[in-house]
Amino acid sequence: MGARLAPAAGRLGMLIQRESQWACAGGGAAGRGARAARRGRGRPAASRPRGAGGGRLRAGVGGPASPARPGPGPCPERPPSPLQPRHPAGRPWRPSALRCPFRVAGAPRPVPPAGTPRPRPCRCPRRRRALPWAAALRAWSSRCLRSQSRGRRTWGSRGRGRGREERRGPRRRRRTSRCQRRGEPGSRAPGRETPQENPGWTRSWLRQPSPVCPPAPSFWGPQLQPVAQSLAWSPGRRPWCGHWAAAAAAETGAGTWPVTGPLRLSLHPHCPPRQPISYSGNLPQRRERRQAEPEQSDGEEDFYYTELDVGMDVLTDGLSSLSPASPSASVPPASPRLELPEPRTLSSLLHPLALPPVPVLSPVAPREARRGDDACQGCLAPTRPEPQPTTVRTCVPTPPSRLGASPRKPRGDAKKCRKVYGMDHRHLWCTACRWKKACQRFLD
DNA sequence: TGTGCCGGGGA
DNA sequence: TCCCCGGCACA
Repeated sequence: MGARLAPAAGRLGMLIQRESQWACAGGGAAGRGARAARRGRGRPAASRPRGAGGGRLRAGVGGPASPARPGPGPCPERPPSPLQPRHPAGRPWRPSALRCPFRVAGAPRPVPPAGTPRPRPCRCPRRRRALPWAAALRAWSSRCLRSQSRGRRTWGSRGRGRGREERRGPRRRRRTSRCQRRGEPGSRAPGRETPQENPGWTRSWLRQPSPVCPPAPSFWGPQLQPVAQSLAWSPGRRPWCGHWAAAAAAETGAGTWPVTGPLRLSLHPHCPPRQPISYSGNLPQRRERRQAEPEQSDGEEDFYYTELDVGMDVLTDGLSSLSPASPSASVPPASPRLELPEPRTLSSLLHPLALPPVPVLSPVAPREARRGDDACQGCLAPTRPEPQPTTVRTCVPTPPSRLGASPRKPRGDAKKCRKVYGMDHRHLWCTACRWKKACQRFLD
């Protein structure tokens, strides 16, 4: 299984790397092309403007090797990952062609000097957590590229196309070494001592696995399973990820956080990529500060948990007060869905919650009030009952069946600006209605 | 036939 | 980005 996965993973890493290079070169034109293709009625390809790098042949692909493109050569040594096949027992470890997708078959392999200790793979869950397997492959491919081309200096390479993975290179590498230094299970560097071997370690709760963690889902790779096991939450706390949460849950006996995807928590603003956990620092103070500070809602928190401040009876009362013919029924109420959002895909995570904002008609309309002809829109519109803002903050995932079924939205029952104001008062329409777009005032 | 709005295009 | 409009789907 692993032996079959490794070549595919290598090729995938190469594809990801190339794609990211191209995206940096001609992302704008490519995006326009993709949007046009999505519409299905775009201009013919011959008439589309050819952006910088979007349509032309990429330099370095098929042509002479450019300086930025790595040529064939020895790949730097890299510890084998559990995704890749292990070498036969008894043979000295040497870098394999499978480990570097840019290594040309037939090129001489770099032979480490005899007696070189084989580096142990770092299975630190903190390192693996921030990287799902595809991103890990990409990061590793870019690492392989950089270190192959120019060595360590290339971490700080300039360029507009530098991605986040590239910018975080040194930090991540440092974290790796920290993991090895700390002596976590599986990430222990040879010769390092374990906490059991050294009783001078005081923060043992950081390194112990959480006793309340559920078994990891089976579809997670062997590297990501410790990640799932380290996710925990407790009521009233932020479900920040990693060992903090696991340790906090272990201390408070709290429940487990339902894991829906590896990226979900790694994108949290308080995750280690932005706020590296330093086990030797003042972690208890940090935790206390987190407990002390109120649950400030910065918007991003909504993606991680649902906060309910009202009971179901209040909700049902509010819903029953809406008559079926009431125009306010056109405004989608914040449906009290208690279940967590569905497992997110990578693309949905990169574009979180692309839902249109629920329009709340207020006398201070954001933009319409500034316009002279629309100055009284906010005065006329409140003749309709305004949707009462509730404290229910939910994630309302779009039903996938509606997305894939028809490209056109089914027409809602709500009256639009045209019907409400008529053609005579077209200046009272919302902007979208005037432009023959989807009405932004009376949403379905 | 009226309406909603998608997609394209010009400024 | 703003603005307009052709044209399609739907009630």
